[in-house]
Amino acid sequence: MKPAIPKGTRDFAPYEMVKRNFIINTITNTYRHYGYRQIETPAMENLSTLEGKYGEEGDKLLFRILNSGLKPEDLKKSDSINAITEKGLRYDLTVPFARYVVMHQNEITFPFKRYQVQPVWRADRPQKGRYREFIQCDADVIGSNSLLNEVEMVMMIKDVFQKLGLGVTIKINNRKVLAGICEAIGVPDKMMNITIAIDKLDKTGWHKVKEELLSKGISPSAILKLEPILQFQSDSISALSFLKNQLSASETGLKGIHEIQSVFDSLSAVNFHFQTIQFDHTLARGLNYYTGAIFEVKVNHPGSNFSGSLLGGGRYDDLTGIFGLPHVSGVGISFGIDRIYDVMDELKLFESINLQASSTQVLFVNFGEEEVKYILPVLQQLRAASINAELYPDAVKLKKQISYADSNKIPFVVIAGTNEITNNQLTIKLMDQGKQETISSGKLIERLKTENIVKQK
RNA sequence: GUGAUUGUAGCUCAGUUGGUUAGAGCGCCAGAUUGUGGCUCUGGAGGUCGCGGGUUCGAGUCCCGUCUUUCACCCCA
Repeated sequence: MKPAIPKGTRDFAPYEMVKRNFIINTITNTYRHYGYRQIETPAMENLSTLEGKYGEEGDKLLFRILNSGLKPEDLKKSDSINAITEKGLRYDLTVPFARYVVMHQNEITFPFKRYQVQPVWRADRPQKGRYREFIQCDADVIGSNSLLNEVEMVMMIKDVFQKLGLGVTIKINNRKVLAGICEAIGVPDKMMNITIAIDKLDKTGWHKVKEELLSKGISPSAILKLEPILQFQSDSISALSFLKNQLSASETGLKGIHEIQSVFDSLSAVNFHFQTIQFDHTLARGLNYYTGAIFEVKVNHPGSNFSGSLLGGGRYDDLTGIFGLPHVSGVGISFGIDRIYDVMDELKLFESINLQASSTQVLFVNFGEEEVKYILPVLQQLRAASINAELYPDAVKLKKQISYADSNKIPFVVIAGTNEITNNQLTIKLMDQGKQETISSGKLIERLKTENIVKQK
């Protein structure tokens, strides 16, 4: 049998995990820094929890789990999929979080700030930057309507990408602005169709968007009114005042503008520099549950033309309502670390970051039973002193053992054979310099501490 | 779901209009060097040419089917 893994899934080698963990740790450290606390939820949820929350497309992309104990005849006689599947793999972390909040509402003190780092699964066709299994890093505040939460989201996004050294543009819009636009052009009931169409504006251009709108039954007169609104491109401040005029008749639209304005005002109060954030009234985002602010992050770094989003998020006013807890608003963001990894790797950004390739700092050579007896207590002393160390398990040729240290990037090798043992000494080999020196066995930790690698921890 | 695309050694790939024992680089193993990695040299192992069928005296090469890879659309992190 030829080993293989399912389409759209991947293995990760140790050298890749070092980089992935660097990204995850950067994000989770930031989350904790801002007061978020971690939870986890199961990989699988009841389908009733997941279905209908992500729009029509989302439902199609759900991985369904076949009920256990099915017999062939059950498959034949079942007239619908629902009769043979009742569980599915989670599609994102936000909906399971809403379910969690409702189930645990009596234990939670609101507002609840949680973060969650777990894989999600989508039965999509894999392609560049798109996987069937990928990790999301979410932070959400639920049970607070304050726009300060939106401000906090933006600041965390900025902090993370700054620490990663990756240039990005944070795009922000508000579903209320989109609703206002639909009101202003006289088709308030077609908001979903319109937002999905205009989301493609930067990709396909106005001509294609117009075609799609017509095919969705939007009247030519409405499209005529929409065109100047969408074509307006400017800096965030001018765009806000332009739309304020355009949407003067729409209470909802004005509210959306006001919300964005408020977020920008707060950001300027903390000297947030505005090159990285951009109000974009054509940003739509397909997920059904957003009602207020929506966020998206795109790469804006010389040398990268990656077009997918690295992060998505927004405010949802009634996601918990579906599960029986109405009137609880939340806002959150979700980093896609797999895409961030791809972009950073392509740009070779990891090379300038001091990543510890191997956690082992010292390898003890194994010459045989007698020598191991001499080594073992020293090995334990190093570990007790928080120095990561290992002993080669087999008494094979020295060449092989040194090569092991070399290919695993272990910086120090300690050699103790009969010569060293009779003099109560150790030979320490500094791999990067190719030098070695013999010291008395009690001085090993002291000697290692003069080297950077040990201090670096 | 739609349209393309890929598949040959562990990895990256070459393989002529169909022709005899299918190659290279890297990696791996061994030796040069019995207690010393990276560099060098020598040798070695490793292939149902994705799978099934067809055409042919003869198929890695041509045809059909199927699976797989990658990419675009849709949608999304």
